[in-house]
Amino acid sequence: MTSKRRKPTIDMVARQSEVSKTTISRFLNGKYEYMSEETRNRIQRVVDELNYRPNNFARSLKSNRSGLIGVVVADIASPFSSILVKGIGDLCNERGYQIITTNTDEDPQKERDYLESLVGGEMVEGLIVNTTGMNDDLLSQLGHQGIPIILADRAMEHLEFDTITNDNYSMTRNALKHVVDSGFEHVAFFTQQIGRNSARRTRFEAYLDFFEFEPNTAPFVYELDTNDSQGVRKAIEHFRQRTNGRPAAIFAVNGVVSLAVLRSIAELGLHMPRDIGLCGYDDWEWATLVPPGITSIEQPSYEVGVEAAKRVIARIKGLKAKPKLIELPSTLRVRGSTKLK
Amino acid sequence: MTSKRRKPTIDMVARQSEVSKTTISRFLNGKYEYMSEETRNRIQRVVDELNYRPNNFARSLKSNRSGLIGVVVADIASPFSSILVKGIGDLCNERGYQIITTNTDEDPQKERDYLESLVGGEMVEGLIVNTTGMNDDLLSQLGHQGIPIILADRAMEHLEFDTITNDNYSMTRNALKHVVDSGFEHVAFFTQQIGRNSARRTRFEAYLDFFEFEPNTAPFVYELDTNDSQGVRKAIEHFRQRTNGRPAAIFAVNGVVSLAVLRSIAELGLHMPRDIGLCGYDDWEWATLVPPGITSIEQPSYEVGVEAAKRVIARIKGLKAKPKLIELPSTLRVRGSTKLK
DNA sequence: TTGTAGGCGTTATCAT
DNA sequence: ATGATAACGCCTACAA
Repeated sequence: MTSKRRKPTIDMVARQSEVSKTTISRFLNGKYEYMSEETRNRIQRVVDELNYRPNNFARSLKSNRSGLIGVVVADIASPFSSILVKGIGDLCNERGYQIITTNTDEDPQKERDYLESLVGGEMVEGLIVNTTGMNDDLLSQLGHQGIPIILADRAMEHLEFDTITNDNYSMTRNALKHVVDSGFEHVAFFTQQIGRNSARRTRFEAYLDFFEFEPNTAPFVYELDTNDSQGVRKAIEHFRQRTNGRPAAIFAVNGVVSLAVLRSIAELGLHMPRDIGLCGYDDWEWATLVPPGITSIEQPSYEVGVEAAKRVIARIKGLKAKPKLIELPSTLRVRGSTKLK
Repeated sequence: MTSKRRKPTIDMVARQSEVSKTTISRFLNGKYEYMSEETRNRIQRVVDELNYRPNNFARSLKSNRSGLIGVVVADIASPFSSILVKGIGDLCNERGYQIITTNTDEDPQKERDYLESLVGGEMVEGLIVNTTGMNDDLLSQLGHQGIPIILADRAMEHLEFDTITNDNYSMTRNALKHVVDSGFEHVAFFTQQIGRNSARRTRFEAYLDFFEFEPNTAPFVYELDTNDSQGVRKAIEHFRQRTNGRPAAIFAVNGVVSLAVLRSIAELGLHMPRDIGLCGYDDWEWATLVPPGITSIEQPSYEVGVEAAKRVIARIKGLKAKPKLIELPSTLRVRGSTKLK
């Protein structure tokens, strides 16, 4: 099996075709105007015969272009990220780039390691990062070294790179308005640790602003560990007690939280929307199947990926422009969980 | 911004440290026994100062090792694949490899293109493929060229490469046994086009064998287009008519089909398990939330990824062994949709 | 302990 | 229309 014949090189092709490697190189790069019809055919034949493919590393070494784009996501297993990656991949491939995907698991240290290893050795020509938010300095530094960087979904503290997100602020307000208009008198904000995650921060701000709460005196903010189901249940019960039978709804900051809340609601045997309303980020294919249907916000993750990829390629090709924030519109899907009647 | 200073090379480091590139190279590869404490420190200082990183392409060119593993999946956006990729990524990174992920969208042509472009230019050292099943020849050929290939989840017609899947055959039988034991008298097999997809084929075989049906006379096999919701509804109604009020259940070949069936069941206003039972592949985090809970089979996708990665790295490192089929155990999660009481 | 020189496979410059 | 040759940045005999 596995024939150990070394891969053919441009030299072998040259020898077999009885021309110099220069000519082969020209052939490979489509510069046919520099050779006779006959030579061209002969080379073609030899190339096919040997099944020759130019070595990318030699090419990259020479040209300083790898055709590789680095993608750093926080959690590839989440629907949001995997669709994001799909969008990135589709566009990149269309444009002749391949992507190297790395997964940080929301761990800033891993993020640092990947960033450094990706750009370190000239490996990638550009970077699309869904950052933990804890490495602004490093990103900044890499940016200064000249590598194009695009932020996907999550922004940095300062707008230093092109950033593709969705309309977190306005859509959160829209959703809250919808909930209030539906008759809910109290709305809690359920979130994972906010930290430096820009999406969560923005949504939280929108929540505070909408209800005109002061940052630290907002009554119904629950920052929880979604793996601690008991904690989630307690939070829900606490919220319900405090609202004292008045119509109350939960706004979930993202899909992970929504799911945890849903699970706890089921465990507590509560009825939506009568006992508790629910609305929040991340729409799923099954959102209609869980009674009474879950009102949720659908993010344009595929499009975010596509835009990010377009932008990074534009930068690679030399686009000079001030860093820009691009907000793609998301969609509110109203379903039973917020229909109070 | 973007300082255009060229990246430092080993030469510059050598000059600044006032030693030869050889010594620098030794330093970079940790061969400290060949230099004095002092030289070593001096070099370290210069490296830090220049923020020097060796160029991977030059290294790869020289060593013929890229540290890259190609991953070809059929649908990165599906939970199954994204978790698979996560498993692959985690293991590869632990072992110092990066992965290039490509997404075929179940398109054999794209699959061919990616395979060729990945191995073509020496780009990757090994390949993990979740194949459409339509490119056995090409895979075979690439294998003969000497590149390690591992198949993840889906096998080829002949066992030519290490293949990591799960126990499709036995688990399908288990699940069917469970359904029958629960009192369902008829079980239909709902599937997407089977084609050359080995997972689907195996599950189908298990179904036929279990009920001792002849391939073409099995009464309740529905091969459908899951995007055609009307088609799915019709299939369900057809099945129910034919079973004439006797307890009947659907076995769904994968998560996409399960979801389509669930949606149709809801649209038809059927009650599970009374009007129809459901059981099938792919367990989700939300399977308990859709009443009465969906009985399903949880595949070890993360582990499949990890095993595939281990294996491909072992092959890269020179492991010679007959191709092996590794079946990882999956788990049947029994819930309300098959509890006839 | 350190250095010299040649080569990995391509491409680009300058000849012919 | 075609070739010789020198890079690209790194590694590794072989020397010293």
